[in-house]
Amino acid sequence: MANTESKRTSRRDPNKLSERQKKILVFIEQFLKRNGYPPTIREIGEAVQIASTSVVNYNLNKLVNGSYLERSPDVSRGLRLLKNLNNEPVEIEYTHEIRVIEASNVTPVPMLGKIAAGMPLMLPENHSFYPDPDEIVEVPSPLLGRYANSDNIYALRVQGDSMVDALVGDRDIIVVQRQETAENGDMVAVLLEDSNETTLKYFYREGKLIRLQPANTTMDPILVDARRVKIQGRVLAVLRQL
Amino acid sequence: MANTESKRTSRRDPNKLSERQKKILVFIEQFLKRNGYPPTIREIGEAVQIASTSVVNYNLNKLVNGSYLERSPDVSRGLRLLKNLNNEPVEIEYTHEIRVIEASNVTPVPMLGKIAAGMPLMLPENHSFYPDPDEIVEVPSPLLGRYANSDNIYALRVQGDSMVDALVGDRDIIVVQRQETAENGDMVAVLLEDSNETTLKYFYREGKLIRLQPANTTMDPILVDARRVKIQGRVLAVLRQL
DNA sequence: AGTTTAACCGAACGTATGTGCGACGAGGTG
DNA sequence: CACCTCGTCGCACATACGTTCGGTTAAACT
Repeated sequence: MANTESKRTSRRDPNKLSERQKKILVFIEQFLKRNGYPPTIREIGEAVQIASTSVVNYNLNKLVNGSYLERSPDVSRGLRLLKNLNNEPVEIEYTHEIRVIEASNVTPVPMLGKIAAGMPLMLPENHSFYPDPDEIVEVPSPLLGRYANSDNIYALRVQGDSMVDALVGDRDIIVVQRQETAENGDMVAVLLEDSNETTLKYFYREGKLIRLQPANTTMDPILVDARRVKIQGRVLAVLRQL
Repeated sequence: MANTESKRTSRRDPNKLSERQKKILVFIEQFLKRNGYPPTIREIGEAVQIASTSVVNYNLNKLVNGSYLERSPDVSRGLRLLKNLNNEPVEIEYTHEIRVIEASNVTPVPMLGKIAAGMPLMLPENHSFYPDPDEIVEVPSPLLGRYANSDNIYALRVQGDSMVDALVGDRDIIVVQRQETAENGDMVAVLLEDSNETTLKYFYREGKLIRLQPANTTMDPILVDARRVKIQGRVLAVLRQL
C-alpha cells in the first residue's frame, strides 16, 4: 500500500541537523516552556512521530554531538537545552522582576441563551450590563476583529440543525453583535417576518429587495422584500467544540 | 544546653511555610538553574535532609497548596515552579523570547498551515515545526476539553469549500489533535487512500469497514475499507471569523 | 487520660522512563 | 556483489521515581 512512502531524509550532511532532529529540538524547547521540565524520550517520540524510543535516543545523541543539548545518563527527563535551532543560546534563568502579564487577548462574551429555528432571538437592547448570563464565553479577540471591545456582543448556542446552510450546526456557539443594519457581505442573523424564523445568511442589498445568501455556496440565495426582514445582529464568529 | 534540638518546627502557622518547605523551595530553584530540569523527590530529600520520600511528597503538596509550584501526577520530575520564597513570580525566560508560565483560559496552538481538498495534511511534517510565534492561535481552553494541555494540537486554516459537508467552510480554522486512532463518534481528519484526499467526517467503526458520516445530517455517509483510510487526527474545534 | 492533628518515618509497590540489542532497508563504495 | 554505514524499528530489561499505607511522636484540645 501507500505506506512505503519512507520519508527518510537520506541526506548525507556532515553535521547539519536532519528534519527530525530539528523537530526534536523545537519540540523540546516548546515542551520546556510549556511544562517547566523536559520531555521524556517517549514523549518526544510521540510528538515527532518516531515509533521507537531507541531512534529518539539516537537522534538525541546526535543533538548532543552538535552541542545543542546535554544529557544526564540514567536520569529521567535528564535533558538540558544549550542552544536552539538558530544557534541562539538558550538559558533558563529565573528573573525576580514582576512582569505584568498583558491580559491575554480574549474577550469575555456573555452567553445569553439558545437560538433555535422558528424562534426570533431576543437580544437585549443597548444595555451596558448583562442580564444574567448563563455563562461567559471567552473568545479570542482577533476573532472579533475591531468589535472586540464593543458593548453589544453576545454569544448564543445554536440548537438544532436548522442552520446547516450557514455552515452552523447543532451546539455551535455563535458570537453576535447586536445591530439593526448591515453592510453587503455581512453575515447576519435576520428574522424573516413572513415565516417568523431566524436564519443566518450573508446580506446583500439589491434595491428594494434583500438577497440572503447561504454560506454554503452550493445552495441558492433567497430574495425577500426589505420590509419583511428584520436584522437582529451581525455574526462575528462561530465556535464549535467537537 | 542543647535541649532544643528537636527537629520538629512545631509551627502552627496557618499557611506560612515551614523551614523545611522554604529549604525545599530554594533547593528546587537552585537545582533547576543548575540542571535545567527539576529534582526528584529523592533528590530533594537528600538535599534537605529528609529521610522519607513521603515526607518530601507531603511538603511538596503543601507548597502546591500555597501555589508555589505545580505538580504533574505520575510524572517524574514533574515540578513547575510558580514563584519563589518572596512571592515573586518565577518565570522561565529564554534569552531571545519571553514566555510566561501561567495558566490562563487560552491554549496557544501553533498554526501549521493550510488544508485544502485533495491534499493530505501533513501534520508536523516539513517546515521547521512551528514557524514563527506570530502563527500561534489562542484557543479558549474549554473548547479543547481535556486535550487543552496536550502537545500534539495544531491549527490549520481551511482553504476552499471542499468540506462544507462537515460544516466547515473556506478560511475556517480547525484545531486538530494528531492521533492515528479514533473512537466512534469522533470527528476526524482522515486520508482516503483511494482518492488521496483528506476529509473531515464523523468516525464510526463497523467491523472491517469504517463509516464516515458527514456532519451535515442531510448527507449520506460513505463506507470504506478500514485499510484504505488513514486517520490523521481528531478535530477538536472549529473557529470561524466572519 | 483520651482524642485529634500536623509532621514525620520506612518500606513496599507499581509504573515511568532510559538503555541495550538484534534486525532491516536504502544508499554508498570498493 | 559483498560490505559498510545510517537511520530506523521493536522489544525486553533494569532502574529511576512517584505513590501509598501502616506507624510514630509531640503538641493542642476535650
